[in-house]
Amino acid sequence: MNQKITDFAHNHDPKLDGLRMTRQRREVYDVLMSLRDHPTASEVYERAKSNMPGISLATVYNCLEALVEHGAVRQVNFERESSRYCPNLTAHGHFQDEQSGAVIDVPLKEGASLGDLLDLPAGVQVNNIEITLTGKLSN
Amino acid sequence: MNQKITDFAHNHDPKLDGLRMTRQRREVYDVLMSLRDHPTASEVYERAKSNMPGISLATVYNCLEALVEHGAVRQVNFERESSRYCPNLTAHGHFQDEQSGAVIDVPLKEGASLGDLLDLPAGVQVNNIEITLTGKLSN
DNA sequence: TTGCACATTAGAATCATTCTAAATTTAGGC
DNA sequence: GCCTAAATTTAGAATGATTCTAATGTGCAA
Repeated sequence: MNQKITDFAHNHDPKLDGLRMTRQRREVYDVLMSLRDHPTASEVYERAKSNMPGISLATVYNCLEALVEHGAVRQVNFERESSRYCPNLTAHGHFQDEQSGAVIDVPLKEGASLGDLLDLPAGVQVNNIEITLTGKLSN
Repeated sequence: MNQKITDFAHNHDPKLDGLRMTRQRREVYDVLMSLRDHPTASEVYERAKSNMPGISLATVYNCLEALVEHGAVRQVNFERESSRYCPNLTAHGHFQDEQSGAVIDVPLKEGASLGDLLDLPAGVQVNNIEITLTGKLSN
């Protein structure tokens, strides 16, 4: 039951190059790419099951970890809530509405950089940055 | 076994005004103020026990929650690790060294503001901001 | 095509945190 | 200073997201 070449070509994404591909990893990635609403692992699991009923929650966790590790996807954490996953790889932060729990991307202003804002000690090598805001959306 | 007035006067901190005071809350607050190294709840618990052997872990969690809620202390989260607690109320981010796990404050540059950096939708009311960085300290 | 290193799976285990319900304590009013 | 209502503390159980385990299955380089 291998994927057809045409399917592979259709789904090919350079962000996945070098990552060992499995049906499950592709499915999880497709879920994230198609509805970009920062789902939790359980939500990804629910959506993935509709296309691939046999997939397990443990596998969804494994796939998400592999995708994050590979840099194809980002992990977003609010307080101690379930981690959420985001396929937007551009520099941006996240805002969560306290009422609904909904999460939206917050882009950085054109030309802005965190280096202009933070007073980092010399010699620090930064590998990851998270900017998370919470508050109210409407007013 | 009430606190003496002199003790209260000595420990008085305007950041605690309006918060119902208990021996346990004062002890937890003192722990955070004296060693400002971003301890977890369990680490606070261990330190608090040396002055107050009977204090329980649940109480430490309760006290930390009350102090955060009151705005006397901040909660800092890295990925899905245990929450850490920080008595520095000035605008700043946090950097965690991937090797040691140590956390340091990262001040904002003089005059800088997140509003200059983020492209927030109109009408958003921001109640909390977290800026967390991970990487390597030495080089 | 084959081999094997790596993935998937179900279910158990982990562990930070929260909950529960009873005992205690705080702080305000007298 | 004493009393009381309301809030807090406490030990231990419960929760829930995530990780682990060990057996089975699969991608892919040669």
